[in-house]
Amino acid sequence: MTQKAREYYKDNPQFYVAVDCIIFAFENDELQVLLQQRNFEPFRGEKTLLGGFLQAGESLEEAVQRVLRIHTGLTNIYMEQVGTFSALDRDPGARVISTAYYALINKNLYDSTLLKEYNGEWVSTNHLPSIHFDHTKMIEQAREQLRRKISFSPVGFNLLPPSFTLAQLQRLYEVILGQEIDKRNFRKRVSEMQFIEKTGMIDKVSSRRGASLFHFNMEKYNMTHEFKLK
Amino acid sequence: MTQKAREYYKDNPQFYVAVDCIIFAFENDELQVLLQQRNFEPFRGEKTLLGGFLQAGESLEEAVQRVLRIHTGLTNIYMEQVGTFSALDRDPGARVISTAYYALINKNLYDSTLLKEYNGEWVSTNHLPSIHFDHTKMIEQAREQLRRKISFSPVGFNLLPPSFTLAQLQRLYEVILGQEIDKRNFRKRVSEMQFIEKTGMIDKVSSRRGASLFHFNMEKYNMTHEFKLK
DNA sequence: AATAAAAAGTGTAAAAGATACACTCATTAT
DNA sequence: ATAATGAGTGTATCTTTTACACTTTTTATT
Repeated sequence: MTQKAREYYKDNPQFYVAVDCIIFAFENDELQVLLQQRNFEPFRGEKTLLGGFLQAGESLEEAVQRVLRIHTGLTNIYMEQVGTFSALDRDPGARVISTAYYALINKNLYDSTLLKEYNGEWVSTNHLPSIHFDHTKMIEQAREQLRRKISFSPVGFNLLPPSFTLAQLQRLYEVILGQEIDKRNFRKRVSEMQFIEKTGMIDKVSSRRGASLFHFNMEKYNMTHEFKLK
Repeated sequence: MTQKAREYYKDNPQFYVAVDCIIFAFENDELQVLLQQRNFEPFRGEKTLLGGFLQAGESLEEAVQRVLRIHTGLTNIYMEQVGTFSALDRDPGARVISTAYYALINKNLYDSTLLKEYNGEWVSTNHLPSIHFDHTKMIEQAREQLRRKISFSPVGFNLLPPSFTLAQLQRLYEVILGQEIDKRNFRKRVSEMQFIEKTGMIDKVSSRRGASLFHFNMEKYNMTHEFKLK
């Protein structure tokens, strides 16, 4: 590289770059998000999203997957970039540019023993506690992005167990969209999508009669890519 | 701050942070984007988006407005964040994290004398030339984001002069959505939105008969926030 | 054994929204 | 006077969305 080219970069400042993860899960008819009550400095005692600093050899997506692995034990988690936040005073400790990603996990599969280690807690997105930094804004933006996405893309299945009842699926949609859905209309729309398949198994836990368990067939979905549900 | 808190930041690497601007304009029935053919190192001769490095005292949005002002002479330009790109090798000269923003300008109002200074050129988004870095991906993502947005939010008016004919507005939508629109249906939808107002002026340039000029009344729009056009 | 309780499962009609479609009008150039 | 150009306008059909109520299956209770 020429001297000029080196200066092109060198004349500019560098910044800490972080990722913050809005980890969503669905339980008790609530969309929940994983927070941590920090038991370390700085900002000990404050509630924040789970996050971490970008390291030299990794992309933002790799940093997110690292943070997710550490805190949930899971790999290959579905995630989506929400946005990058750069207000001068967003982190009072130092100038940090942070990119938020939301992630969708199935709470049954993740390693809940990790919770204690980092002082994590699940909270409902319906009544968020007071949260540090600009993390409340990140959560709201992520929730809105998920709401817009879920009607046209089969991302919601990441929040459910591999097999689920139609009642569970409907409740998930009702909670994320924030409105009641007519049962017959909902099921009509589901039945038009052949990639939402009856497994033949019956769930006897949630009802006396028993409800058919379904699962999302990703391969079949990939053939059509036609999804619409609300 | 405690020693611990200082280490919290100091143990982490820092990065160059940049912004890249997808500056869109509408002319000759094309959605165009402003590129520069670099006449400086590094990557002299390559085509890139207009961008710049984040400076210490500014947010990403301020950096974008700075870049936009320098290259178009305009301030207060409509813009929206597209996403942040962080692949390890995206800039072969150094590790740079870059956030892309698209901006919408009216080509009649901007300072075109600046073009020569930085070797800028407008290209149609329909047949993009070969562009350096990951900038092609940024442009495609921005174009898609604009396409999704324009039907439900009155952002397209930023690409038109303050007053415009309905034919102009329709062509804008046809080009961005990538499909022909029925004239009567389009006008029916426009006439339902009272904030798209007839100015009383007649444009005699584009037709013999003359066409009514309309303008977008932002104040009226803010009262309803109901927009739908496709 | 009969009954009550709980959630699963199922079809049709009306309303709303989206789409298809063709001619007249006003002006200017020839 | 006439031809050419783009502006302007309404209705009928199709598609999609919404509203709506009862029967079925099983278990717990008496």
